[in-house]
Amino acid sequence: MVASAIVAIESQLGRSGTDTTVTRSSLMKELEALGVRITEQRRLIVGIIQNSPRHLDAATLLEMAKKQDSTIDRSTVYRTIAMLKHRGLIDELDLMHIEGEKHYYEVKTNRDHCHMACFRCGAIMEYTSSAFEKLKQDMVAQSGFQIRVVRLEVGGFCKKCRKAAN
Amino acid sequence: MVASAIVAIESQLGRSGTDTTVTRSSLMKELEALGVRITEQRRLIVGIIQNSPRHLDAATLLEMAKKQDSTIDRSTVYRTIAMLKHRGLIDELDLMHIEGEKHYYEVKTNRDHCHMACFRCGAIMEYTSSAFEKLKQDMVAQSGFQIRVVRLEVGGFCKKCRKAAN
DNA sequence: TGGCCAGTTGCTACTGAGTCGCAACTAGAG
DNA sequence: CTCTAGTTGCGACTCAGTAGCAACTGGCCA
Repeated sequence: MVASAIVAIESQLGRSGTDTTVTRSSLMKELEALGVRITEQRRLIVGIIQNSPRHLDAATLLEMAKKQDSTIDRSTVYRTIAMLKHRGLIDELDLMHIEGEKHYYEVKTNRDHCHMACFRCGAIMEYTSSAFEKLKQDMVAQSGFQIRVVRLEVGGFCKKCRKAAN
Repeated sequence: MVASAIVAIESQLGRSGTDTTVTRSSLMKELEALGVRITEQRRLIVGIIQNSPRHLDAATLLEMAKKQDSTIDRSTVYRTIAMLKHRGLIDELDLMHIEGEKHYYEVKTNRDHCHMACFRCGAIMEYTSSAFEKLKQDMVAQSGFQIRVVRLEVGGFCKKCRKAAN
């Protein structure tokens, strides 16, 4: 469907004068602080997620983990993902189902941000802005809804592909 | 997981003075206009989607269709959904995976809107505001990305459940 | 009005993501 | 060092969605 592998492109596209720097926490430290049992498998899986330059899906994560420990099981990977998600340490993304029905994961950041997925080249770009914060504030103020998780995903064509397609 | 069935609650929670009315197009008319072949099965499936007061997933849609025509097949439902999605007549939602990994569908509206899913009671609320439009404009202006589809989903607790849980 | 055929359907078999129950194993508290 | 609650690997399972193919049909054209 998408020619090349999904590429993560980090970007800080905030309005000037506003701090829109995205930072990610250390999963291992958070787990220790939460008193979660640290097993060899968890250390391995968490390390892969933390150090990956791009968004990983469960199957890819399993594959990478197996390269370092061939005995690690699919269930363990799924259970670890579920645990991290449940504790609010990682976010789950669909990336507009750009490559099938997979789910992708990323370490929770200090700021909510949007993922833009290019249908042509498969690039995933991240975007933060104060307008997003404003929108969330409005939502809470007007509806009384208490926000736990936010997911903003956009599908379309990136600058390059837009030009390439005339 | 969620006690009651998912309930759709329509809401117009815009900033005062701004038109945030959400309207949905007529799928059958759009299909005719596009020159798509109108089969009995498509008429049935499209009718169900159009008239449903809540967001349907593929399995529920199939079940409802089978009540009116027991010979209709799963593949036909999936193929019709794919066709409508591809033509941009319906939007696909995940609703924060509030009830498993299903996908839900809704008729494309004139305005992009947000879905708020309550983790406790399963209610799905819709939200539109000019701040959302502003955010999209900013994204396009700052990144050069050409937006085709937008999905903004929020998980958390609705006003009632927030109170009930103290 | 009837015939034709590209597009659509139903069927069956399949894939791939994710889950479940259980016996064996182990992190880390005491 | 010991003990046990929490975790792992395993195998069998569920469930959403897809693919190939022969039979059927909507709607265009004579």
